Amino acid sequence: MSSAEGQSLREPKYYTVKRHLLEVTDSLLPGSPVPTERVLAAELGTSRTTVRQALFELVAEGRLVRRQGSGTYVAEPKMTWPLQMASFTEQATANGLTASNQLLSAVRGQAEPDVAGRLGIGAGAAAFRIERLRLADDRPIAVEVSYLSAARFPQLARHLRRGSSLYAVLHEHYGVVPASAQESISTAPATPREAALLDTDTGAPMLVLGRHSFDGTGAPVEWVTSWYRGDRVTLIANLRP
Amino acid sequence: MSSAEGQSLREPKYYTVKRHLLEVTDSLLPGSPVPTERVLAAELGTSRTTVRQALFELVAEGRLVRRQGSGTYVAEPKMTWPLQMASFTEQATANGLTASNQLLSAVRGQAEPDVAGRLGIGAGAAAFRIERLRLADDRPIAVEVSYLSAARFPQLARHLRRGSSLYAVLHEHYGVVPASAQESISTAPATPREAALLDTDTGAPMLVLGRHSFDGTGAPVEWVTSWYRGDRVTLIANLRP
DNA sequence: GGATCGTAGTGGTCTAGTCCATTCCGTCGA
DNA sequence: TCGACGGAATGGACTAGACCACTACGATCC
Repeated sequence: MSSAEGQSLREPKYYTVKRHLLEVTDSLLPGSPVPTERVLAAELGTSRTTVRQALFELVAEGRLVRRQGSGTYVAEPKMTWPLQMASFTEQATANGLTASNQLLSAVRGQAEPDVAGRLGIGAGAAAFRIERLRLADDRPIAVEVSYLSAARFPQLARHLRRGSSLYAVLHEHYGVVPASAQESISTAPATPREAALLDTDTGAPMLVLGRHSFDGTGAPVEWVTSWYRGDRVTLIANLRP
Repeated sequence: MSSAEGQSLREPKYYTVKRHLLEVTDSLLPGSPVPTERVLAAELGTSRTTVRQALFELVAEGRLVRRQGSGTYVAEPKMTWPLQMASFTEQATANGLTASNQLLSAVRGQAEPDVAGRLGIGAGAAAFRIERLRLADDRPIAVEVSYLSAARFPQLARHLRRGSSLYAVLHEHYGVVPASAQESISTAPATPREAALLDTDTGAPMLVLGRHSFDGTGAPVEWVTSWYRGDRVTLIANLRP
């Protein structure tokens, strides 16, 4: 960007700090340390609060990582993650990653009204709530919460504990194969629980993927919400318009 | 909050403030004012900075909107927006919205290396950079930056100024119809320019959609980056796994 | 009646601190 | 040699205030 620049829009000071950091940063390798907050504040003649505001955005973009007690470092590049997750493990291995799932909980309970509506069951009817952690190379990528009708998939929780994947269980034990899905993508700040599971900060921007899938007859099969770290993941999809 | 509370995960104080605001908020109608920052700080026995941190997350989630000089208000619900945008106008009208485009700029210049790579042209070869603002009911929804090969689409900028849509121009004047696309979705904070165009704040979380589309022969047609307000938009897609 | 001007109150930005939790790493002791 | 301890440095959370830009709205003036 050689041409006109930086005068028309009056920008806040923290944004100047951010651009300065961007310049310093992109000649460094991932993992390299960045000057400390107190040093930056002194060097740039500003307060630590202002420096932190700039750092906060760079962390949200996935360019820096902060480690309390240690320092701030240049982050690894984002990884890409496919939208269609019918074959989560396949897709991951295709990218040279070792994918794994960790079952956090699988409980049977009364469905909240919105969940019941999506599953096509009565409000208060029984539904499974399955919470899983998705990992790639043992690093947590996403928290996934799935809801399925308990009446339609009896004993689901027991089958899951054997370690097989949810879709495999649906196919083998119930003969159900998802045929279509509607997905929705939005952003939200991480709650303390998600932040803890995904090893990030409360309030960090997340990519929230909702997946509403149906079988061949058009009946709803499951309703899933996946929370991805926005600073480490880019979702990708192949479309045929 | 009658039940167990505030002990297992030690949460920062601003998160307590946030949850308090969530309760107060969801019994209010969109557009209702929320107490001012100074009042909240006094009521909750905390500092304005801490209240602002809580408000900031609620704004990022799309639950509140802030208007400088006026106050903070309960936000309208998010709108949904389709991923496949081949027929942007159709999709919008289907949702009962009046869609429109505003051409911000259409310039011919040398392609940066990454853009050139995506367009399948030599680095430094000529490319059009087309910047548009997408609106629904005259409210800005997204900023879109498209790159197309200048050699392949001569006089493109002139055709566009006539007001027709990009895809219509490609079809009518060049006989090109996009046949497939790869999309990528990630998050990023708004730059001052995007914030100004979309009437939001610098640093607000955005949904960034990259679209790399190809014609029937597999040759790249365009490379588009769309910036959506994360607090007002949910992207949706229909998939057939 | 209608336009203009002030002013009070709002959110936006920034400062200069404090104290805390965590990490790192050198020193000391067994 | 190896472990435990402790201090120093880091980022995390928070405070109490300052000044600015902007908005709303009433009072004033034509």
